[in-house]
Amino acid sequence: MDLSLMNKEQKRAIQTTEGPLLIMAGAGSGKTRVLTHRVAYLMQEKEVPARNILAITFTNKAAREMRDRVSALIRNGASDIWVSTFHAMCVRILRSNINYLGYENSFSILDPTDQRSVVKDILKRRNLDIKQHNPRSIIGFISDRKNSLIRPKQSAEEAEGYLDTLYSEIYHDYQQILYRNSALDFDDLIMLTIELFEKEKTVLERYQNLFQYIHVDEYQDTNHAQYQLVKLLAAKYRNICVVGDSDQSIYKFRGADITNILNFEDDYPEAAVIKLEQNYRSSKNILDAANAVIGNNTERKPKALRTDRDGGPKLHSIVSASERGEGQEIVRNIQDLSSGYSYNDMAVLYRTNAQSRAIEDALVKSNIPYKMVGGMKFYDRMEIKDLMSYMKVIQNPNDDIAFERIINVPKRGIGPKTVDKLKEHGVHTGASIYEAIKESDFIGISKNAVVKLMNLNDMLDNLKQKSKYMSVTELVDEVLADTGYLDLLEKENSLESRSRIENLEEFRTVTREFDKDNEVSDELLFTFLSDMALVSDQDGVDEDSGVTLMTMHASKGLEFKIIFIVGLEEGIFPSRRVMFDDKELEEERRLMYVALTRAEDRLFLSRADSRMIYGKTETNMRSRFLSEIPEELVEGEAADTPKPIASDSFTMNSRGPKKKSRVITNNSGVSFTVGDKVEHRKFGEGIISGIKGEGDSQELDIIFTTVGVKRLLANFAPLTKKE
DNA sequence: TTTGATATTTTTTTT
DNA sequence: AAATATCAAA
Repeated sequence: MDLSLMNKEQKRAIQTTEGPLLIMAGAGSGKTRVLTHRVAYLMQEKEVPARNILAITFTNKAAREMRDRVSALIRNGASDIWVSTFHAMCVRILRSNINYLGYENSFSILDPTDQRSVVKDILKRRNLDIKQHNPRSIIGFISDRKNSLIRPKQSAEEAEGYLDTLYSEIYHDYQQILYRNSALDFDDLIMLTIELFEKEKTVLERYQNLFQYIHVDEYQDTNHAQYQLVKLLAAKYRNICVVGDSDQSIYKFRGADITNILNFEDDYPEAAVIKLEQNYRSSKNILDAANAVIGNNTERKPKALRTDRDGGPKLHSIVSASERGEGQEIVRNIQDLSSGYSYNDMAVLYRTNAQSRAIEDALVKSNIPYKMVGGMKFYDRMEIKDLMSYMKVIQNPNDDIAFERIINVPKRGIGPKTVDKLKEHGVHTGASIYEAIKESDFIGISKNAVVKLMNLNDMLDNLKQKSKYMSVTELVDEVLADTGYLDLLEKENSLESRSRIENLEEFRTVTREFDKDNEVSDELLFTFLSDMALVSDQDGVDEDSGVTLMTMHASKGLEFKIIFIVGLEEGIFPSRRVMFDDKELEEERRLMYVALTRAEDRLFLSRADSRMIYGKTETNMRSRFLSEIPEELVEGEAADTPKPIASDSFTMNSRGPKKKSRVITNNSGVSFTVGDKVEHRKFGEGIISGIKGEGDSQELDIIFTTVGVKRLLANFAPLTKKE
C-alpha cells in the first residue's frame, strides 16, 4: 500500500492496527484519509477479512463516502465492511435479535413528531396540563435518561423531587406504550442493543467475534450509551480505534459526553495516542483566526494546528442594516466570486435554520442555484408523513402511532371521538387500534362509524396482501389510489396541492431508487422503512450544482473553498440562551471554531445591525466571537469597533430597506443605544446589549453586573445614562 | 364531526 | 412570521 503521501503521524495511525488507538485529529488534518487508508491497510496488508471490520461514522453520508473511498483503494470486498452510523448498526443488530427482548422483529421507528404525540396522549390520560408540562422537556428528560442507560424503574427510584418523580412515571408509561406498539425511538436503538447484549451473552459474543477491528469517527460526540456499546463490542479483541477532536464537540445538547474522548486512556491504559496537528485545508489567515477564537476556551488541552499554506486573502467582514441587506450582501459577494469559483465551492452557514429564509430569498431573486441542508425537511412534509404512516401501518398494523395519523386521512368521518373510544378499549385490554376496530361493534361506537371502520379495515388488509408481491413503488401507487389520497389532492387543484403532488412524485423517485437495489420479498417493506427512518438531513447533500445553505452543526466534517458565516450577533450566535453560562458558551465557541475551519480559501463574516425575530425587530451587539479574531486578519468593517455604530452608515446597498434608528428615547427624554452604560435604580450598573420591538413597547436588553441580563421596557425602566 | 376563525406560542443545534 | 392550540359555528 502506498503511504508515501502521508506524514509521519498519519503513517503511524494507519499502521498501528493492534490494540487501542486514540487519534486526536484537528480540523482538516486528513482524518478521513487516515481512516480510509487504515481500513484498506487492514484488509490488504494484514489480510483481515472485510466482514471483521467495523467503522462507525456520524452520518449515513459519511458512511457511504467512506465505503466509496475504501473501494477506490482496494480491489474488492469493500461492500462487506460494516460501515454505518451507530443507529443504522443497531437497527441491523436488533432486526435479527430483538425478539429476545419481547419486541416484534418488525418494530417501527418513531420520529420526533410521533414521540410528541405519545407524550401528549400520556399527559391527557393523566389529566396533566400541557402548558405546565411541556412535551419537549419531557421528551428531553426521557432522552437524557436513555442516553445515560437509565430505565424507567431506576429513574423513579433515583428521582428527587416532584417533577423528577412525575417525569419518571411518564417515562414509564411512554416506554410501555412503545413496547406495546413494538416501536422504538432513536435512543432506544442504542439502549436496547445494550440491553440485548447484557441479556443474551451469546449474541454479544457473536458480534464481538465479528467486529475484530472497530473504528469510531467523531468520538468526541458520542454519548454515554454509545460509549458503553463500543466498550462492550471491543471488550474481546480490544482493537479499538477512535478518532476525534475535543475542540469540535458540539452535540452536548444531544447527550454527547466529551469525557469519553478525554478519558479514553483511562479506559485503555495500553492505548497508543497519535496527534494529527498538520492542517491541509485552510489558508494561514483562516487557521490563525480559528486558533485565536478557540484559544479563549479555558477547559481544553492547548493545541494549535499548523499549516504550510501561505496567508491567503484576509477574512472579510460584512455589516448590513437588516437580514435582508445581509442576504443581498452575500449574493453580491457570491456573484463577484462566481467567475473564479463554482457555486459548489461555496457555503453559507448560520446558527439556526430560521436564518436561512432571508438568504434563500436573496438567492432566489438573483437566480443563484442553491441546495439547503435540513430546514423544512422533505420527510417532514405532511403528505410524505401521511404516506409513510400508511406504509408503516401496512407493515405493522399494530403501530398505533402511525394508525392514528391516517385513520381519518383523507377525511372518512372517523373523528377524535371514535378514535378515543378505540384507544380507551386498548387501555383496558391491551389491544391496538387495529385490533380494537375488529371489536368496534361492542364498545359503544355508532353503527355509522363501525361501517366506516370496517371499510378502512378491509382496505388495509387488502393493501397488506398486495404488499407481499409488490415493489415499494408499486405499493405507493396502490396506497395513493386506494385511499383516495391522490384523488383528493387532484380535485383540490390549488397551488398547495400541486406542490404536494410534486412532492409525492419526488418520493417515488426515492422508492424507485430503493427498488433498483432490492428484490421483492417479505422483508422488503420493513427494510425500506428502516432505511427511511435513519436518513438524516446531511444525507441529502447531492451533486447538483449550487451554493450550500446549512447550520453550522450540519457543516461538521465538510469543507468548502468559500465560507460565509452569517448572523454574527450576540443573542444569535452565541445564542441568547447560553450567553451567561460559561460551559455552554464554550460549546458555542467550539461551534464557531468548526464553522471557521470549514473554509479553505476565503472566509466572510457577516452581521446585521438589526433583524426580525419572532416578528419583532431586534438590534444586537456584534458577536464576541468576531471580536476574538485578531483585527489584522480581517478587512471590511473597522475591526476595532467596540460597539455598533449609529444610523445609516452601514446601509451598503442603496436599495436596501429603510433603516430603523437604533437610538431610542424614553419618556424622560433620555436616549439610549446599544453599548451604552447605564445605571438602574434597583439593579445597579449595566450595559445595553440589545433593543427590541417598536413604538411604545420598545424594550432594552441590559446586562447588569449584579443580576445578569434583564429585558426592560424603555419607557418605564428607572434608568440613567453613565458617562 | 368537521370547518373555519381566533388566540397563543415559538427557535437553538439532530442521529 | 409561522405554526399550533383553542373555540365557535355549521
